[in-house]
Amino acid sequence: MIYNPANPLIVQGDKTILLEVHNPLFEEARAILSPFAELEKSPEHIHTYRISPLSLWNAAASGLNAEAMLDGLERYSKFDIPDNVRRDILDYVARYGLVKLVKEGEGLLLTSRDAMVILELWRHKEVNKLLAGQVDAHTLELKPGLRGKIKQTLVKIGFPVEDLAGYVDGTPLAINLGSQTKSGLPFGLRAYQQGAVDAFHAGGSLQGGSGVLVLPCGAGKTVIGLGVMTKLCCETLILTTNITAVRQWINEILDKTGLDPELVGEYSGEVKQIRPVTVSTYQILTHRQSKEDEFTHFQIFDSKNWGLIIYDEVHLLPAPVFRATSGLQAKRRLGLTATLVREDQQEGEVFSLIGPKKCDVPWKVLEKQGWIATAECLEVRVPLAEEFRMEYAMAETRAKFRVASENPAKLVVVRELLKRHRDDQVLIIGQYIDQLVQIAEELKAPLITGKVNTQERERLYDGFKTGEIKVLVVSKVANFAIDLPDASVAIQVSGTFGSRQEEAQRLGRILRPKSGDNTAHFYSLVTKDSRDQEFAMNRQLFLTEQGYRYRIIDAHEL
DNA sequence: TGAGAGGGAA
DNA sequence: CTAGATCCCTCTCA
Repeated sequence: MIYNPANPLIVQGDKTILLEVHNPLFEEARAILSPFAELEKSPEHIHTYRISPLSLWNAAASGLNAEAMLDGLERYSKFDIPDNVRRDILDYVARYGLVKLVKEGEGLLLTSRDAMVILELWRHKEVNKLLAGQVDAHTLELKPGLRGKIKQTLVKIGFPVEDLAGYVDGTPLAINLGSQTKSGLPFGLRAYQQGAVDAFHAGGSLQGGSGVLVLPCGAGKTVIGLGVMTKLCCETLILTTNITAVRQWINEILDKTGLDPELVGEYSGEVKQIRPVTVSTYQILTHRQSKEDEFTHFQIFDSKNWGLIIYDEVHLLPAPVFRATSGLQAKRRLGLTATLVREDQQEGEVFSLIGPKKCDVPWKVLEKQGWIATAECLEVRVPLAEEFRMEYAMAETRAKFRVASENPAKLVVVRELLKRHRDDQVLIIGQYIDQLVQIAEELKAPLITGKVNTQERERLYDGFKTGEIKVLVVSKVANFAIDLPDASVAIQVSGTFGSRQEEAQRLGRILRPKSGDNTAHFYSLVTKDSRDQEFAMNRQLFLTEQGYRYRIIDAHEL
């Protein structure tokens, strides 16, 4: 039995992994662990990671092998790795690609080198329904039109199939990335952007062609999308979450490729153009007259011979679009996201229908290269004012969160922080309108909520950009508005229950590189010893996994 | 023809 | 898990 007390990891038989935060080897071990395990809990001293089938398959798909994972664990582990964990890692990783989907003539075949697996699939009730027959000991024939369905079903029962059935090329379209933008600025893909484009195509025409690229906020996901388009040179459909994003994609396309504006269209509630490159929203796709009706706009998928479909913010993809995508497995598909959400059915769906994760650029890597600012994260614990103690104690569990979130004592802390950052551009971000109205009034700062119209928003954004406005209070609009100007300081006064994505996005707001010491400040104000505090921990999980450390201090220490 | 309000949806 | 924001459609008014 091995015992290396200096090492930071303990691998447990239940597939959780404990990591000592204060160990000198913490950073190294974290970097080894995070590509194939996910952070489950992150209290101050010991972080808990978990290995799941999907986390292993995604890691395997992005090129990591089981030996490398086990080597990493052994190198940093205090004790031997339990046999069952070792076996599980080997077994699960080996399952990726154990079953392959290939094309033969017009038909699709499932093949495996392991005849037992083929037998198991043939006998499996749900899988069998999708099969036309058994060809030989290593091959099953699929019924037509079920390429998406079979992949979904197989992931659910633990066989993440490798899809080598190939793609249609779509109608060709000449797309080039110029060496400068329309406005004359020099332009080229950064090394990691080129790396992401290459990762998507890796393996050639069969293996490359579908999958998800995970990159931090501000890494230039649009540009990577353009890089993939340039390589494939075909008519492309781009799906995004909102109209602002639609317009931004169109602007970027026109700015950086040689495409004629006549060839680029918007398909939204306002404008219905279908052109060789079409940018649309998820929402118009999922729109229907009534619940019983068909989806009104699904014809967009068939209205052109698309060679590539890009799914922006793929973690937000709605269920009906999955269903449509299930039928589009012969099209190349690119998913883009900053935070691939884990451990719900949806991630399995993304995996099987869009494709496995092809690359994952850690936030800290971009920070080291200077593409994003260094962030100082501070969680400030604010005591609940005496007069609200009773209200909190009496409130139901659900209401408790709101009482704690809206703690008026947070305002005092905000004032203190503003004093510290009087020369900086500061965003104050919160979730409850009442609270934000109050803060904005007290600070005599402008407030942007969903009710504020576009013109007024633009006016305020402009004022903030020029520095006329130093402090801007924003509601959840900040989660969606990609045109929000960048700041160097963000103060979060309240946030959605445990939303890891939201926290990441809010931090992303202030990560554009800064002049000077290139440091941004993120403050999360949390009511001490309350539900607010519990949820804050949850919200921080993703960023902690990315290597961000929140310093925790009490309000009076400021 | 276009802007703006209101309702429904996920 | 609520509260909040968004988008799309339809209707009305000029």
